[in-house]
Amino acid sequence: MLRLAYIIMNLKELSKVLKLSISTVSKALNDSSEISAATKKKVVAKAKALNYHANPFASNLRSQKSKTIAVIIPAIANNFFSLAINGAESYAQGKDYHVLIYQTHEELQKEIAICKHLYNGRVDGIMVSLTRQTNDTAHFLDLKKKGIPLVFFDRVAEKIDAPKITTDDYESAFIGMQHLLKTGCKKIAFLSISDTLSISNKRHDGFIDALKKHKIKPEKNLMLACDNDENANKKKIKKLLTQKNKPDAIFACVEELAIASYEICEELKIKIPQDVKIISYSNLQTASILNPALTTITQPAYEIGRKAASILFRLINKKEPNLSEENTVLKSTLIVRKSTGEKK
Amino acid sequence: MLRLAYIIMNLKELSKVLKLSISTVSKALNDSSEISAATKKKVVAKAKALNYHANPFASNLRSQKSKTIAVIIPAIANNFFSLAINGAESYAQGKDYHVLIYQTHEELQKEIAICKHLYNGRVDGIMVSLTRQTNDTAHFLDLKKKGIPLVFFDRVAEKIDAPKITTDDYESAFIGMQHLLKTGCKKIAFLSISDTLSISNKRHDGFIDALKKHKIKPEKNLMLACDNDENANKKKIKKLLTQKNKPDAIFACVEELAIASYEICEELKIKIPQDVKIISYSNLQTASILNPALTTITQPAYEIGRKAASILFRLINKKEPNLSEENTVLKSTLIVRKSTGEKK
DNA sequence: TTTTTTTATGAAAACGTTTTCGTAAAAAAA
DNA sequence: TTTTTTTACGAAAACGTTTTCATAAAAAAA
Repeated sequence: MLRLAYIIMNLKELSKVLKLSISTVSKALNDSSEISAATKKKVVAKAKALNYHANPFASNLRSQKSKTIAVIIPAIANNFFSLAINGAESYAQGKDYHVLIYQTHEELQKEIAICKHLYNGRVDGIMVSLTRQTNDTAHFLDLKKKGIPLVFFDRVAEKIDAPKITTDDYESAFIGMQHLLKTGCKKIAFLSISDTLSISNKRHDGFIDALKKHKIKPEKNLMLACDNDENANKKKIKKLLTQKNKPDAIFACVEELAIASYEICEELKIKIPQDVKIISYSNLQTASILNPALTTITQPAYEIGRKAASILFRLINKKEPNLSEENTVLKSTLIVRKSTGEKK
Repeated sequence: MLRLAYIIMNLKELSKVLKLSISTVSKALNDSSEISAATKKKVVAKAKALNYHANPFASNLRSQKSKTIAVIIPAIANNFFSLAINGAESYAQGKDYHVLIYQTHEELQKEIAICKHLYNGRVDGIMVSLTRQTNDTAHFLDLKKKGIPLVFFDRVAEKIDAPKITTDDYESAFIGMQHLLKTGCKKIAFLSISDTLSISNKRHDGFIDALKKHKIKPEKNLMLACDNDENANKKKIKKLLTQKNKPDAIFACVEELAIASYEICEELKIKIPQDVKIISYSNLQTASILNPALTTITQPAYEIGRKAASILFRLINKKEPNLSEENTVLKSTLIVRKSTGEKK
């Protein structure tokens, strides 16, 4: 084995320099009450001077904790999720914890692989937002059995007994629809991300119930189930906008589908909002400067992340078993912009 | 200490069940040539059946490697960086490595803290893109001294002897400027992110040289140094657009400043491109559907991330010391859209 | 004063792996 | 046949911490 040239610095070396035992030095660095103030001061100073940093694997192994939580999300290139991460991070930092980010890229298989990777104590707790493909959640049950604290946010696994942080999907969809219906829309298309996710279903229910309230019958060929294939989605939207039974408005479950719709409208020279109005769930930073500005239902992403982290920490520290039923529902807000403006 | 109810499963238990020694089981699971094919098969099957997963801390501690790389970036809520991460991830996955994402939020202090956190072997290598505040890079020298492979991308530390992956900042800025100048702009404002980062300086040089080529003198009150305070930046832009010496075009070093400019123009009823043209470095997904569509200089973000990872792995595996001089420069592309359209 | 308690330290075990080294048994070479 | 090599496994050390436990010295109580 190659012995490297740079100076190795560990507890053993440090204690040698300090002429103290390893255990004393360790305790001093961990601010144990067993150690005198004078010794602590001396040890901490020397550790800093010699640039000592504890080996995380050794200490995690011995102490059986990692001071780390994982956040599993579909993608970071999405304002909702990156804001949620920032919320979680802000909370975790206060607890002196680190956050590991895992992307599933909306693939169930990746989600399963990540769960396996986290199976053996790599993190002290996990926050999850499901893949749009996730129809089976057995892989999370394994983690639960193992005793790893688990919290779901936004895209939650309804069958798993764990705290869930969501937004008022049904109500916000209903409110968004009422806004559209008030401006006179009769043929509203629904672009969904998944047919298994609860958020998709709840938004769908809000959509349907708003239609019913206005005595409008939902039409099958205005309902679009989208998936991971961006090009296929665009083709579907194109077909939707060119079919006989054209919609006069689009209700998009996620901003990705609103963006695709904008692009198709541009291509087909369909005018928003004159020809078709668009509303979308979205945390897009550029919503207000789009052509035209996009009417959004915006979720409190940062707060969701922060809240999820705070509940996760209660699980980690207290092992409150009955916390499982703790379901938090935060409110989304409708921001009306030009994409649903008056028909002229 | 609380002994938990769920079944503990480690090498010891597994070897007991298999009636083999711990070392044999370990070797079998690691596909060692010392173990017979029959035994390997038996061991692997049992491990799967009993849901055994090696404790990562124990194995990292013993083997002195983590099979993990870190990516330090200013923010994930930025298409350039999230694409770069995806590029790095795609390469790392092929090598059976994991990627840890660390955000500095553009704060030097956070960058320093993250370096300390990574100081003791937590990862096998690090990819970095600097904070806009980073004017001193001593914290990276510590990591280098420690022997941890280091690669910079996009926002590089020029003083540190390590591989750097960048884009043709000078040339692309020059080309972008030529485009603006060709459309007749005379008073072009430069919105910079930092006065220390090399990318900012190079883009600035390209900007200046293009002006000079067209015999235009750079004007001080058209140069805007922006920082982390979004509101302050907006105020500066507002002032710029209302001062006597108004610009007829804006050259933004990062998309965040282009977005701010759009918002201010909207507020002040300044028309793009009629009153002021805008061009920006950007990987914005919505660039083409903005009002008006934004002319961008777009960097090959995914490729940058992938390339950086590939060079990092060469450092990790081969310990090629002379790789330090390896500087890769990829090309950005100018995408002309309406925000720099003809003056009417 | 003596006894008890407290304080501050060190020795050694433990965390769960990987890896080195030793060694029977089997196979190959002599 | 005997000797050498190879194969397949096990015992034990090692990775760098934290934590338990034992124990001298100091302080407090008797």
